[in-house]
Amino acid sequence: MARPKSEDKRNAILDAATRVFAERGLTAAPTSEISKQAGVAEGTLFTYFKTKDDLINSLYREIKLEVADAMMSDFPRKKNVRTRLQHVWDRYVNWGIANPKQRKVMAQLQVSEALTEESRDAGGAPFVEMQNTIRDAIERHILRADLPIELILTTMAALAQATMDLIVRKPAMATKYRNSGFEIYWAGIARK
Amino acid sequence: MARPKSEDKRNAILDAATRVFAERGLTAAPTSEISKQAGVAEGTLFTYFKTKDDLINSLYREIKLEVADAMMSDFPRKKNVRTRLQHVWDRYVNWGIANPKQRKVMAQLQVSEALTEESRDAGGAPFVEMQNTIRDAIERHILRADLPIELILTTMAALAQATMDLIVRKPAMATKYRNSGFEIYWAGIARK
DNA sequence: AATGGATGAGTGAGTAATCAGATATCTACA
DNA sequence: TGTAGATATCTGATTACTCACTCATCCATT
Repeated sequence: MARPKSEDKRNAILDAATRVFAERGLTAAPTSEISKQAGVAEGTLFTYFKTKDDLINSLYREIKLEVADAMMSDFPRKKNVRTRLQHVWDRYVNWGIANPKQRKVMAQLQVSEALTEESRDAGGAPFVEMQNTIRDAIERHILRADLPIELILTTMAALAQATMDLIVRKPAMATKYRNSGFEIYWAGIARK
Repeated sequence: MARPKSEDKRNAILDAATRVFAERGLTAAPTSEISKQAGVAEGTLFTYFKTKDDLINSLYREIKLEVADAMMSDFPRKKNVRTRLQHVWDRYVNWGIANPKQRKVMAQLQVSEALTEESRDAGGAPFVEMQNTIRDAIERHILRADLPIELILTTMAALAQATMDLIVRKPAMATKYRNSGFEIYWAGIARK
């Protein structure tokens, strides 16, 4: 390799893509605008990402890793189930509020035709530890046993998104909404 | 008016748009393909909808009305709150499963840049009766009073979508998922 | 010296929207 | 009932434009 690709350029492109995608939408965002905002030539974008679809899939994985990192760092493995789930919940909601552009782009990515099945799978991988927490809690009869585990997992994501949408509209209510949202979730899945 | 526009043509265009948008995505779908599938000339599409964005907004309102109709018809006004909410829940989930293309298009529309604020507002209008049900239930202490009403509303939509996603992946579990989903919802919002 | 990244004008495929001519429907009047 | 005129819709080839991606050339690193 005569001249190594630079991690900086790659990140600059992904950052710019996040901004431009959030502003203009996935398909309305020209790659020329992304390379311009990244401070590289149009052609350079394509040495780092073969196609626009490749860029989209890479960005998806990148953001998923970011979210997983925010959610799972300092995970209180020793504490009880409710505390562990609330830890993840709070981190997730806080991340979404602190990173509105990333969150907006993720919403578009989730329904995008460009996203491959492999990327979807890869995106779920970092969350296995949480899945195990829940599986374990069901077996130990802390959570209701009559609910399908997939439903418990997707419910959390769906509820957290709804919570973030509300916080965006009324930022003053952030703490109230975040706590109430988790309250609904926990009451919904915990054994009486 | 010398020659009236035909309701049939308008509907044919909206139907074709639903199909093509669901298959190819909002922006990747050419208006030429939509008019072709609708059985009209390319120019005709633009006498019924000024621009592609106008078509997108009109389709959004159309589908929202369809959903509201499916959810609110036979609404059991006399029955208790839980029964009324479950009625709406079941109708909503059933509609989504029976109309996968419409649902897919709705998911794309919700995050689309083309959607105007007016359309978003108009889309919410048909659901006032349900909002009143919930407001009333909180006042009568049937639902938890510590939860913001907006959260109770958006939670239902979010949870129902998550439930439909699961049913699409495992159709055999449809009834189980639908009932469990509502169980989580109700346990989350009802007073103990 | 050899390798391969960086550059940006250039290419061609594809698109939303237009428009001039053709045609259908409505109204008025005999 | 029949017909003329007015008006609007219908049609699809054409227009004007955008965009993802390429490539010849230059240049940094090993």
